[in-house]
Amino acid sequence: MNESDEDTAGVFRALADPTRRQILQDLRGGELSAGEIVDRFTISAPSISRHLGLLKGAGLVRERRAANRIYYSLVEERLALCVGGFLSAVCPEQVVLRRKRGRSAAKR
Amino acid sequence: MNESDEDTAGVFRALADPTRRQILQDLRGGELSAGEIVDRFTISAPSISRHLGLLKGAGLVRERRAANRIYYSLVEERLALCVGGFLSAVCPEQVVLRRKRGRSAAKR
DNA sequence: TCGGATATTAGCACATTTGCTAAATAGCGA
DNA sequence: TCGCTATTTAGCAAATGTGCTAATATCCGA
Repeated sequence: MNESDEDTAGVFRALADPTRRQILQDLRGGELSAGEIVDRFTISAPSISRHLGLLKGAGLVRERRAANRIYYSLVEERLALCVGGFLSAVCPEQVVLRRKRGRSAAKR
Repeated sequence: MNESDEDTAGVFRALADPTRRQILQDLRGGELSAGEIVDRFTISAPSISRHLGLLKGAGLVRERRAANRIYYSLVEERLALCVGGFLSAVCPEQVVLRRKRGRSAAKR
């Protein structure tokens, strides 16, 4: 119903896969190259690459290219806003979204 | 990696579908019978029934049978703990999980 | 420019998901 | 018990998702 639905859909679809959730958790410690991520799993590099592409498509990670490598890092705000937003919509009593300072005045 | 992983997996898989997310949001206003839920969508009753079964399997809704009907309602805590827990694991800075009083002393 | 390393894209196989219709089950009231 | 309503179960077709191997970019150093 609300404008961010398609947005949200991509994020939740991305979160449906356990490998992708684990990648996000691994990225919590800071950016990792594609190869470093591959090393943390037993599945093939192309499969990981596809997962990363999906996460990027959902806006949950960004990439930085340096030399031969591509470094991936979390887009934390995106995750927090989409998932936290949904959570707040369904059980607002149970969660508090911590707003980013300086941006919260803008809307609503 | 942590014990609640399988648990979490079921919840995120359940949340991957937009119809199911909408059902959860609709249930926010209180319990609804299966038929009332069907009326809110354009897809068939059997399809809704399956979505409800999946949500129940994930522990996100409970059912109450009364007469001819089956009433579904949210299990808010389950949603908050699973999803909020993941969110806290990935971007702890951005979200606060509001703990249920009386149960929080147990672990740590 | 060649070689090796890093990653992604292509293409295929297999499993899962989702929707539908038809049929079965359950409860209630006459 | 019969019939009506509410809901789920069965079974099937089409779409999606996920993993693999082979092939294709890209970049850097010698």
